[in-house]
Amino acid sequence: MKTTQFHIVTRKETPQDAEIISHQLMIRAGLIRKLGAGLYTWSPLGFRVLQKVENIIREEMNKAGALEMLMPAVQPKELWQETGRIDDFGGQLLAIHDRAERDYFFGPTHEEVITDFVRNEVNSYKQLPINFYQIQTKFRDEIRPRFGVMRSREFIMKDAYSFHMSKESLVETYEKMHQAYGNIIDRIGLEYRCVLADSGAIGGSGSQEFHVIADSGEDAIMYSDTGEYAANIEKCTAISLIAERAEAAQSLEKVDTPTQKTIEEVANHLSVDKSQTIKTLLVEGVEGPVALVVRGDHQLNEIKAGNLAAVASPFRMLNDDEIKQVAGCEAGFIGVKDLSCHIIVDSTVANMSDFVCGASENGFHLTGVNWDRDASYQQVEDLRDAQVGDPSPDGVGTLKMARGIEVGHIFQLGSKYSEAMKAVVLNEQGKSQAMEMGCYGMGVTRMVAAAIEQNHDEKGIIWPAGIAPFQVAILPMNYQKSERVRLAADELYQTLSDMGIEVILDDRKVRPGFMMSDFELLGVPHQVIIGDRALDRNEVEYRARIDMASKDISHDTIVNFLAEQIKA
RNA sequence: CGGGGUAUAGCGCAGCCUGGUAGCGCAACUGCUUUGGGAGCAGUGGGUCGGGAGUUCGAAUCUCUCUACCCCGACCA
Repeated sequence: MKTTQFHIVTRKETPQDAEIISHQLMIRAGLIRKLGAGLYTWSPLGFRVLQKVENIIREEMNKAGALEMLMPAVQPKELWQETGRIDDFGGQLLAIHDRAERDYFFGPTHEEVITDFVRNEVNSYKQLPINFYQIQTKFRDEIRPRFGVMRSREFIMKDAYSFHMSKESLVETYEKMHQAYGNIIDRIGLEYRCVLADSGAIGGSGSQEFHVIADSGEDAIMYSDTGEYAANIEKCTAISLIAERAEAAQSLEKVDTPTQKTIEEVANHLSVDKSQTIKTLLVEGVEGPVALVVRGDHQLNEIKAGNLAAVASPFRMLNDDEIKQVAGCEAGFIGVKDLSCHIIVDSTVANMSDFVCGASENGFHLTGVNWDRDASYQQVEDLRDAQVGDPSPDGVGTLKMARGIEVGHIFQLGSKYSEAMKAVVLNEQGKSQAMEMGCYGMGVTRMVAAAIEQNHDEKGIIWPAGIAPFQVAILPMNYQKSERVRLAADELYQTLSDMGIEVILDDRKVRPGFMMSDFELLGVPHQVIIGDRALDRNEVEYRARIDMASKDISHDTIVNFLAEQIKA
């Protein structure tokens, strides 16, 4: 490819509305352009990268035995009524209708469609197990799209769905997908971590996420410093930090805290550590309000809380009026003594003694509170976010934290969809049986952004070789005027092209500095600078984008040298 | 969805307060010079000032309204 026959439009200035580096660089390099909120056009240059990612995913999925297909992006509403997921997805569903006012959704995911396909196509255990996948455009009406294609509304996803006669068969395919996902991210060339995850609106029993490690990642992942354990903070088990409850040593006392509402203020005012306080949060329950209690210095984990049977879904905190009604005070003074609703305490809180809590009366707190003697609870659960320094839940090492970008998520769905949609097959005994199901998603467009988050420097993108839009850039100095340079550049271009190497020759009439800056921004891994100066010595200059170290290479051996570099 | 902000040339912005026929930088185009780190000079093209309504002799500017986009929040007890 020659630049004058391609489309390269770069910008020197960082776009104003781009916050994270991948978004900035994708705009500056001209990979994407914004059409509307959460909607992006992929330029020919960006699309080359996208296709590289797609093809790696396709190859590894095929290798793992999955079958590629294509489902419609637009789905009839009736399908979603069968599974009852319209509420789970809520506002994220883009509802559309046709001229006859029939209702549709633009597909955010395809469990319903594939299950409908399979219930009609698959009737016998002999056809199972089977694993289908597609690479397709999805739309999710995100509350707040941001960070360019990292969290856009329209995006490309690879989604796979497997069907089985047994749990064992499902686990087998799940493990295969687990392996395939690792292979894909390895081949793309990114550092990642696979972690335990909450299955959210997709549902099912077990799930794991694949996170590309990056400081800008939206997710916090917790992992053991010496062991194997790793989990999204949403899912990470937080164990009780107090092994056994100590005997009560203090007597119950009501103290003045006229303006102290937050844990910080109360702890300071009473000169106690925040870990000696508890906070009581009132949320909507299935039957009346529910109180959730965590230690003052801990964070309530809303995902864990929302998953509890007694807590309403979706998770919702009570508002000020409702709090007043239930606790008889403002939010800052809620306590557990004489609180007349279902009380669920975190496992650490259950073992606390002589603690501080609100007095359920504005302006007062209680000190020296002890369970059983002064107050009681109905249920003990893991309610809090795990913290850095907590013991790892598997008993090996302590927890550390990293930020991650979720690029993949795999689920063991079980029979949730097959039962809801009556996707059954006949087993060996001739009896009807609901299929076991797995599903496996991977964000294709997000992967490109994640790759840049992990591979860039102050000059621009540094593409991992596996997804670079071009492997080699030939940058001729004074291509227009120096015939010698032009011949050398054209010849090298032709030779590399004939070898099947993806090469771009910059034949624009631009000054050297402009050209070099452009290709540093674009991040082509191998760059060859051809100029009269070096040709005088029968040499050309080679630079690897990764470190920009420059090497003079004999003109006669440059082809072999490049072939070696690309192979390495 | 709640709060705040912005909307003027492809991009970034000024002009608006105090109404009078729209400007700067970058980018683009032409010519000359320059040619190993985002060149210089000269010239050129490009805008129904987000849409609609109103006030006025006259609206980018004042008023109303709609829309789009951005930011913050939706986690504190």
